[in-house]
Amino acid sequence: MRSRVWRVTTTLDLTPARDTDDCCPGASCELLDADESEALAQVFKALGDPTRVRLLRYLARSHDGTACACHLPAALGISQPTLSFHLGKLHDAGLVTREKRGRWVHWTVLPEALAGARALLGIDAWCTPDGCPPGCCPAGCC
Amino acid sequence: MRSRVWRVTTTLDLTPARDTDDCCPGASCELLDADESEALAQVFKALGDPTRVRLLRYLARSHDGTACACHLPAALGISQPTLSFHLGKLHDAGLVTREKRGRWVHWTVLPEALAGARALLGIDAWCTPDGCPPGCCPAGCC
DNA sequence: ATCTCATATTGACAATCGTCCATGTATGGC
DNA sequence: GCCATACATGGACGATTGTCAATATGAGAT
Repeated sequence: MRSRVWRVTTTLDLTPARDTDDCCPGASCELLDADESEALAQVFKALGDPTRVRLLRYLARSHDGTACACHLPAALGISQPTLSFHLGKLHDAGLVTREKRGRWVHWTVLPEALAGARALLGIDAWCTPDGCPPGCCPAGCC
Repeated sequence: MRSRVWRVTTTLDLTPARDTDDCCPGASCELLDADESEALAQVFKALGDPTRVRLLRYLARSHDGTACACHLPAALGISQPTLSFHLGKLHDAGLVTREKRGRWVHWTVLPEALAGARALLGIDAWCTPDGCPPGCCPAGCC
């Protein structure tokens, strides 16, 4: 998770699933590229823990998106190494930056790192039971 | 992850971290409630795997947000039990519904289950190094 | 130089995850 | 009825995760 290979996609391979089966004659929906889905999953994995959700939201509400972590172990009810572990995870995922100021470390959100996640969750482009955007995949199957 | 206890928050407890320390005199940023952050983390955890990212996006691009899974093991290069495992995870997180039609199961996205995640990631309300929305927390610390 | 304090790292451990094979279950077709 | 098929479940197993205690690192303060 450092490489960013956006925009690459592959189509669902529908070469004869079973020779005599006419299931899904029209379906040809795109499947997200493996690299891109891996990168997105890394971001979501970083958010997949309640402590880290709280940390990110805390930073996202702190002035300039920056705060020190000094009071957080007590506030969150976790040990200092555990806090360090979680901030490290956010950092590894590219969601925050570290900056040492004197004796303390200040953490800052990097909102642009969430662009991919936000795009995936962007409901405007979704097909839903209530309707589909133009150009969506045909209902082809079974 | 079935209980939805939104909107509850708690404030950072700044009762004397250390008696004689005047660190963070003005800081009083909100920390997301434990229940709500747990619920959000469950959703993100469900998305924290490349296969599940691909599955959700596949459904989100299929007509009416619905598709059968019949061709997916081959297309994704995974076994049928593994696919079942991942779809089960998405289902447990409330992101998709199962509907048995004849011999096949059809899966449908539930976009409203992502409302919380979308709200957290909604950059408009974020403090960033480039600026803060009105009413953000004071820079108080260290 | 030494001490203090904020943070990172290491090591240990239980718990969960992702994967598959083998088997169970239910549905439709004959 | 019986068989084939789509999917779920149970068991196994290695890999990863989240946690803490103990320790290391590194920067101000004295």
